[in-house]
Amino acid sequence: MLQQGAVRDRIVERFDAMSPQLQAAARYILEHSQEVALVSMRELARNAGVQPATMTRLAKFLGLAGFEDIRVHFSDALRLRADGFAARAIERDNAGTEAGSGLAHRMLQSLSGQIARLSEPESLARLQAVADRLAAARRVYVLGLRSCHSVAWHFHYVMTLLGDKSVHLDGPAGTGVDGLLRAGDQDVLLVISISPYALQTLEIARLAREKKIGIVAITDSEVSPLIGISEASILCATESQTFFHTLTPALAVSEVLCGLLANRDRQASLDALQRADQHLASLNIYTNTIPPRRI
Amino acid sequence: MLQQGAVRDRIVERFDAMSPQLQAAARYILEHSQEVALVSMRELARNAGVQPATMTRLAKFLGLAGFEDIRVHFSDALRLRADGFAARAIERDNAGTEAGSGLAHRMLQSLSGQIARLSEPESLARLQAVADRLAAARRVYVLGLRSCHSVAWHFHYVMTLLGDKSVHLDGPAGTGVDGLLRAGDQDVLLVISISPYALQTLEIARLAREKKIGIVAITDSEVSPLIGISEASILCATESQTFFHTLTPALAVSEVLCGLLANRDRQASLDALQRADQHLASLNIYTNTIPPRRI
DNA sequence: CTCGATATGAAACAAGTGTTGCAAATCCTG
DNA sequence: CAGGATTTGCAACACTTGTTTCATATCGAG
Repeated sequence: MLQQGAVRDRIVERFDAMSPQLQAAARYILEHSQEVALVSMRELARNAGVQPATMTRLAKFLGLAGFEDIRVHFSDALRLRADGFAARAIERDNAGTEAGSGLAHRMLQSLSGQIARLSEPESLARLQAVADRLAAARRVYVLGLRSCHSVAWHFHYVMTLLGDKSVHLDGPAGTGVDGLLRAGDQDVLLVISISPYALQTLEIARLAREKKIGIVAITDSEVSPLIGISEASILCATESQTFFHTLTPALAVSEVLCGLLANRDRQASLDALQRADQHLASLNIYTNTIPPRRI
Repeated sequence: MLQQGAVRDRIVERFDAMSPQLQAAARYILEHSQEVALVSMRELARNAGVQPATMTRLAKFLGLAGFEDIRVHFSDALRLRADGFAARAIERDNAGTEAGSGLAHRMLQSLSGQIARLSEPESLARLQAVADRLAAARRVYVLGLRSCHSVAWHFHYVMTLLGDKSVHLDGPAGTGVDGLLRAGDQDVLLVISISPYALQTLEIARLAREKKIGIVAITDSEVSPLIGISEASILCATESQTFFHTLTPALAVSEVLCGLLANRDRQASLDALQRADQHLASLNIYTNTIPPRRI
């Protein structure tokens, strides 16, 4: 196994000074690290052929308060490996410091981890599937209300620079939905919604489904109400150490989708962007010191 | 997380038929699978905001004898995952080296790194400075046009849930700027702009400065035109492997600011959120539970 | 050997575990 | 809006947990 941190090292280091029973316990722990976190101490002792008390004695011998300290250590290591990332461990490190001042650090570390986890194979496959569906569509309608407006709008904004496929279902005086009037089965609706799910979003999505419009979703859970009605979907984390949910991973997903779509026909994308640049330049939208952008 | 086997599927499958409390428990388990094996049921229930009995009831609802059955299942899954960790790490590295289809992977890794880099001490200090300035303000005006609209709006949206300090300088027919009419030197303008910088944003910011309104900025560079006119600022990366700039780090910054502000008076924030919840509930904005499918 | 110290096993302990039964609250439905 | 069925919170339950205590066993030095 990989390094499990300080406790493991300490066991190895002090192994020679242990009594036979302590060594038996220590050896079992070293060779079955995961079990430490997954079964009770008594069962661990039984499997190691050792008295329960020996496990406690081992902990004290290592300078710890009790066996619980050992378990915490191995739990964290296991969580870390299962996550494939260090977000939680960092969180714990800072837990000792002031609750307030470390918040920013904890939030950023956690966000970084949540986005990194999106690059696991399954997520990538789902991203690709959604991108494929969007690429095949004649027109893409984008729906995201309340907190998800930011993501919906950003996706729509970028897509607008790339062409005229995108229609944003939002607008003053609640007229946004009218966009679906002329939508049909060659079109796709991209729905973005996280818990708590806005009722209106679901209603519009169901309406779209009845009209045979394809539906893809960015949402937060396998049990999101959107899962049942979409052909493809991407799940992203929304948990945060604050009182509200985070939309940063969802925005990242949105940007990746834009990237995948633009990447399908790089030349066409470049041309479209150049035309957009000219348009905006002639309207004097931006400060003239425009740094050229290309890849 | 990835496939955890039968129990997980069964939870998803029967989710719609569950009572609200069961759903809450189920949702927490789905989103924190590892914890099931690593902490006691009572603690799990506490973290899920649910009665201990609800966990037992969930198990029975799924046709299992008791919660212990659930735990066994997730323990096994976790053991398996931890074992396969090394293999997955290799797989992940390989995925990164692929050129074409690896775009999504590269983008996500890069975003993750850009956000992690925001947690360096200097960035944290700047975040804190901006948060302090915002907290001291009587009113916070939020300005972000074009691509930055998403970030501006999201910040404003969250702040609206926390109180009425925030005013979004945007609106139909270009009337958004009118909000600055009554702004004064006790107020602060939060400007968000990245290259290329929208001319209108700079004009409004300069106007605000003439009116002695405090200015803080989220922008992308030390040489951004916003740096010269703001009292405090936060820099975030915008580089991306696509044709466009990324706003994900900027959104992360915005969320951290919201978190820091809400954290200053946690009780007041909680009260405000609760009031917002009640308001939205009475308007029936959200699905309170997943409605059982009619017909 | 014998003595002192250390190591081990077994039993007792409080604390916390998962579960259950019951009453209050909530929700439908007629 | 009453009545019946669900759903929910609460408290008690028997049981297991990790720890501690103490008596016994083991060892090494004289």
